[in-house]
Amino acid sequence: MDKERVAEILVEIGVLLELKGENPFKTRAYANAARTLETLTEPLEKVVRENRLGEIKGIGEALRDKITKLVETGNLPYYDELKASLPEGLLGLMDIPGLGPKKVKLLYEKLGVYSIERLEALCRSNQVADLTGFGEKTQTKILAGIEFRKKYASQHLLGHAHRAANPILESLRGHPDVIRCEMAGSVRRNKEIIGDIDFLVSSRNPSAVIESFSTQPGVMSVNAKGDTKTSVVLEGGIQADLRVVADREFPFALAYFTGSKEHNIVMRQRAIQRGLRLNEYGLFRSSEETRDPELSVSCATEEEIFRQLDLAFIPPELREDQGEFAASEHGTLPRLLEWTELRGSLHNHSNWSDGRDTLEEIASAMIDLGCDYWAITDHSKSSFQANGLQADRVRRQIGEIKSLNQRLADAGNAFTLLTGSEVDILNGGKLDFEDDLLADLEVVVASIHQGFTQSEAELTERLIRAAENPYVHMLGHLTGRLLLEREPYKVNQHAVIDACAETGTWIELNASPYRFDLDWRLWTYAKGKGVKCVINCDAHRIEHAGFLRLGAGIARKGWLAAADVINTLPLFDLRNQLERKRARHS
DNA sequence: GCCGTTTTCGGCCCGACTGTTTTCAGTCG
Repeated sequence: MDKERVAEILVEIGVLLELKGENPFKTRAYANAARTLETLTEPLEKVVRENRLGEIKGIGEALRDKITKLVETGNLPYYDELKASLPEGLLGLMDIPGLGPKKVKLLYEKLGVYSIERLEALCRSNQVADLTGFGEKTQTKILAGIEFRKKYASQHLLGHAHRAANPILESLRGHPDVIRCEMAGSVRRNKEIIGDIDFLVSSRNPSAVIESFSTQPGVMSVNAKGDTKTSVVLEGGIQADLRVVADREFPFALAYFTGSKEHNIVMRQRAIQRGLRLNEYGLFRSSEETRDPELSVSCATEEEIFRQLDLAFIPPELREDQGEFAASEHGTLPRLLEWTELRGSLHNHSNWSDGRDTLEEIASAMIDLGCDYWAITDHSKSSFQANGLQADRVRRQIGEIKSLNQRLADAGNAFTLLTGSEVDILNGGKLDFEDDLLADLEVVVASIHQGFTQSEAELTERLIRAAENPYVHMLGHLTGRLLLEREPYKVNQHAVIDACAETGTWIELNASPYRFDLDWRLWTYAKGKGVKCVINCDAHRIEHAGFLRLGAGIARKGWLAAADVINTLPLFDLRNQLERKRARHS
C-alpha cells in the first residue's frame, strides 16, 4: 500500500475516533502521523523495511505497528473493525459547517442520522431543533450548510483565490481606517489548494472596517459578524474571513493567522520553553492568561517575533512544521527564489497547436513583460486532439521563429523566442519524434498525454525512458494531475527523480494553477539529488505568463532557491545548459 | 497515541464566535 493511502486511512481513523468520543490528543496523533507520512522525503516501503519508522517524531509503538501492517499486508483489522462499528455516512456529516464530532454523534445516537439526505429530511420536518444542544438556528444553519455543499466546493485553486481576494485587498488598503492589511492563512503560505481566504487588518476602528469588508462588491452572504472578526462568502463560493486587531498586535496576529496550525503549535511551545506565552495578541511575559500590552514583548514585525524565539525569519511558505525550525536554528534556511528572478518560460504553446496566440503576438507580449526568452513548445503529432505538429510543420516553425528573432533583433530587442517541442511520450517510452528532429530543437519537453490508466510500473518506465533520451531536456507535468479535477496518474515519482538525477534531466514545475506539478512536497528530494527545476507556464494564451509568479510561489514552498531553477539563467548560460546533456552523449 | 534538561505519568496551543444555555460546550481556525 502506498503512503498516500496509508495517510488517508490514518486521517480516517482519527476522525472515527473523534466520533467515538476519544481523547482529542489521541485523535490528533493520527492526523499528525498522516501529515508526517505525506511529506516523507523517501519511499515509505523503504523506511518500513529498514525498521526506521519508530525513529520518526510523532510515530510511537502503536502507530509504527499499524503503519507497518498497512504497508506490508495492505489492510489493518483495527481500522476495519472501527469502520464497521459506525455507519459510513457519518464521516460525510462532519463536512457540514457547524457540525463536529460531538453533534454528529448526538444526531446519530438520538435520531439515527447517518447520511446527509436523512439529516436534511429531519431538519425539514423540524426534528433536529428539539434535540438538546440544538435549536432553531442550528437547524437552519445545517440546512444552509447542506444547500451550500450542493452548490459549491469547499476547496479552491490558489489562482482563483488570488483573483477573488486581490480587489478586496486593494479596497481594504485604501480604507481610511486601515493601518496595515495583509492576506494570511493558506493563501499567504502558497498552498496549491485553499479552503478559505484570511484577511488581517490593523485599525483603531474595527467596526468600520468590518462593515466595509462585509459590503464589498464580491460578497454574496455574511456568515458571522462580531466585534473583531467576520466571515463572508464570496462569489464562486469561497469563504473569506477578516480579523481586525490593534496595530501593535498586527505582527503577532499575522504570524498566528498565517499558520500553519502545526507551525503555530511549535512556536507556542518555544514560547513556553522560554517562560513566555504566545497568542495572536502578543508574546507575554506571563504564564497567566492576559492581553495586557504592558506584559507583551514589543515586536514591530514578524522577524522580531522569530528573533525573540531564537529563530531566523521563516518565510510563510515554509511554515508547515516540515523542518523549518531546525533549518532556522542552524542558519540553513535557503534564500528562496523571487519570482522576479525568472527570465522566461520554457514550455509554452502557440496557435500552431492548441494555443490561442501567434508567434508575433507572443513575442511582443513577452517583450513588454520584460522576459529575456520564451520557448515555443507546441504539441507533437500524436496529440491530435491538441492539433499537434507533424515533423514538417515543426521544421517550418523553426524557420519562422528564426526569421522572427532576426526581425526582433534588427528592431533592437534583447529578446529571443526559442524553438522547441512538447513531445509526447508514447506507450513503451518511445518519443513521438525521431532524435534527428529533436536534435534541431533548442528546447525539448517530454510529457505524457495518453495511456493514463496504465500501471504505475508502466508509466514510471515510460518517464524513465524519456529521461534517458539525450535530446530531452526536461519532463513536463510529471503526474498529469489537474487539481480538484483529475487524479494524478500512478507514477513512482522518486524513481523518476532518481533517473533524472542520473541522466542530467530537469523536471518541470508546471505553473498552471491546475497543475503545480511536480508537487512542492517532492522538491526537497529532487534538490537533494541535484535535479534542477524549470518553472514553466505551459501558456496557451498570453495572460498565462502570469503563472510564473504563482509557480515561483510553489517553488518557494518547495524550498527552492534561484540556483535550483534553470530559467533564472540569462540566455547565454541557459543555452550552455541546454547543450550539456546532449554533449554528454555525443 | 506521543513524549520527556521538570516527567515513564500526566501533560499535550489558544482564543473568537455562536447558540443554547443561565455559565458553557461545541466548532472553527
